[in-house]
Formats: sequence, C-alpha cells, structure tokens
Amino acid sequence: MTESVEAGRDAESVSKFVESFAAQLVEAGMQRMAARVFAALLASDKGVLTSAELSEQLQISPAAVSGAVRYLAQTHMVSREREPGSRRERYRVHGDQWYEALTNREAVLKRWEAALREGVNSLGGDTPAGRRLAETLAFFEFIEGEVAAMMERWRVHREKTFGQG
Amino acid sequence: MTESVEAGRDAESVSKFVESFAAQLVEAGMQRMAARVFAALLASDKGVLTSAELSEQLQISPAAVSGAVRYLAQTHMVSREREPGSRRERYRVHGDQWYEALTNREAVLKRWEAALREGVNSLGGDTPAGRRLAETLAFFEFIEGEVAAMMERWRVHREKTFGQG
DNA sequence: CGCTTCTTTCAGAAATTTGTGAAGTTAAGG
DNA sequence: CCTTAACTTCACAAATTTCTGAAAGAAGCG
Repeated sequence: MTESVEAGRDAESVSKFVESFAAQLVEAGMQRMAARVFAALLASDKGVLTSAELSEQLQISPAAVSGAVRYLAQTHMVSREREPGSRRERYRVHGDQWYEALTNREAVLKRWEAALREGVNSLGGDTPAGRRLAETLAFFEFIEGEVAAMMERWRVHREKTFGQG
Repeated sequence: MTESVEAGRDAESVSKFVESFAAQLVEAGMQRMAARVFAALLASDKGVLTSAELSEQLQISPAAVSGAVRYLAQTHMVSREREPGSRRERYRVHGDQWYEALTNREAVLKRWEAALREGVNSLGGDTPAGRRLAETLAFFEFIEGEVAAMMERWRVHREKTFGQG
C-alpha cells in the first residue's frame, strides 16, 4: 500500500506546514482558528476543503470551523461555495484573490485616515501636532494609491513567472 | 487666563483623537496600551513625552507605560532618549522612521517566507499544493522588494509637499 | 410534509491576555 | 556612600477571548 504510506507522510508534512504557518499568522494578529483553517486550505491539493474535512484534519469542532470561515469570508480571504445538490459547503482559496485581502486592508486604511482627518481638524492644521497628523494622513493616502499599482505589477510579474495560474 | 482655557480645550481634543486613533490601531491588532501611547506621542506638540506625562495623560500606571514603550521600541515605532542629567526618559516618534515600522513588517514577512519555503520543500514543488505555496512565497518576495521602492517614492513626495520636515 | 444531514448560534468553561501594585534595580546628587 | 527619583520586573487579579457541546435552523430527498 504505497499510497497510504504516501498519504500518511503527506498528512504529516501538511500538518507541520499548516501549524507553523498558522503560528506566524497568529503572531501577526490573526485569530488562531482562522489562521489554521486558512493554512490548511493553502496546503490542500485543490485549494478547496469541506467543513467536515477541515474539522477532522485540524481536530476542531464544526462550530470552530464555522466561526473561522465566517471571519475569513468577511475579510475575503476565502470564498464559500455550495456543493450542488448537497448540504455540504466548500471553502476555497482563490489564487490571487487573497493576496489583495491580505495586503489591501483598504477598509483599515480608510478608518485610520478618517481618525487622522478628525484629529487634524480638531487640533488645527497650524499646530505642530496638527501638522504631524496631516503628514501621517498624507502618507496613508499615498500608500493607498501605490498599493493598487503594486498589485498590478504583481499580476504581470506573476503571469510571466507562473503563466496564468 | 486664556491660555489655560486653550490648554483645556486642547487636552480634550487631544484625548478624543488619541482614543479614537488608538482604537483603530487596536482593531488592526496592536496592543491597547501600545496603541494609546503611540497615539499620544503622535498628537503631542514636540512628538516627545516623558513616562510621567504619558502615565498621567492616559491615566495608566508606570508599569503599563513601561510595557507599552518596550513594545514600541522593539518595533521601532518610537525611540527612547535619556534627558541629560536626569533619570527621566523621553519617548519620541521620529518623523519618517515609524512609517516603515508600521507598514514594513520586514521581520514578519521574513518569517512567513521561511514557513512557506519549508512547506514547498516538504510538500514538493511538483504537487499542486506545493505550487500554490511557491507562488505565495514569490508574492511575498515581490512585495518585499516593492516596499523599499515605495518608501523611497514617499520620501520624495513628502519633501515636495512638506519640505524637509 | 417529515426525515435526515449539514451548518450555525449560543451559553458557558477554560485559557489567555492585560494592567496593576509592590518590590527590585539603576543612576543622579548631595 | 547614602538618599532619592525614576524606570523595570514580577506575581496576581480581572477582563477578555476562544473553543466546545448542545440545541436550533436550513435544505435536500423521499
């Protein structure tokens, strides 16, 4: 049974990767279960897993999968699809979609900018503190524009290197 | 005493900004006290405050200031300086230095890359999952290069707009 | 229309994180 | 060299977060 041995080795390698990559994501601020689910999807063959598969592979309750997936879907890091003619749901990492989710953070930037704008207004643009805040605001506005261009360059670069994945 | 009234209004405006900006940083994953200390420094006139000033303004214990500052210094978002001839320490936000710290996350990227590289190796670059990980890795490597260039462009842009701050 | 299967929600237990007071450490100033 | 002012570390209490089992909610299928 070469295959089952292969599968066994695979499972272990996969698990090792999943846990170590998830740990890094957690350290960067992501919820633990979300990180593990995401890493598991990344390391899956098709980039797609069902709730049951995730639950078993990660040894967590269906409830935990549900919570993790809700978070990941909200932040556009995975998408959910219904298996046609079944109650099963499948969760997928899209090749490029999640890059944007991970780097984009447009919503986050916008909120930071709003808070800064208010600060500039209430402290006054002519005070030292006001000027510092205004400059910070300008920085984020600058970044926001740059990110879009950067992602475009990535897409070009990616296609050259990997072909249309 | 117009000045004290001014100062009073100021204190309230400052506090309002500090708390709302800090809240956004917290939501993005920063520790609460670190976020508040950082926002307070940003909104201060000189960009410098002592431990005691932070402790009083934010209504937190010296221990909390100490912890927050340690984190912020480690991540290069503030620097610490000794007031000459005094046991007081002063904490400062540097004009440009902290932008990079906040956005750069080079160390984080490096660790993600390491975890991905291991994943590619152990799963094999010829498997579907391995290819997905390799592509993700390539993405981070790409980003890492781009960020440096982007910061350089920001410096140019900034100087044009604000003069050498 | 009810049965069955899968997912979600919810309350609570467990673990983790956070902030404080108190003791400890360092260094200026007499 | 002692005193004192300032920062740091540590142990603990409080608050928050996280994950689970159980119950409720959808949706296919007979």
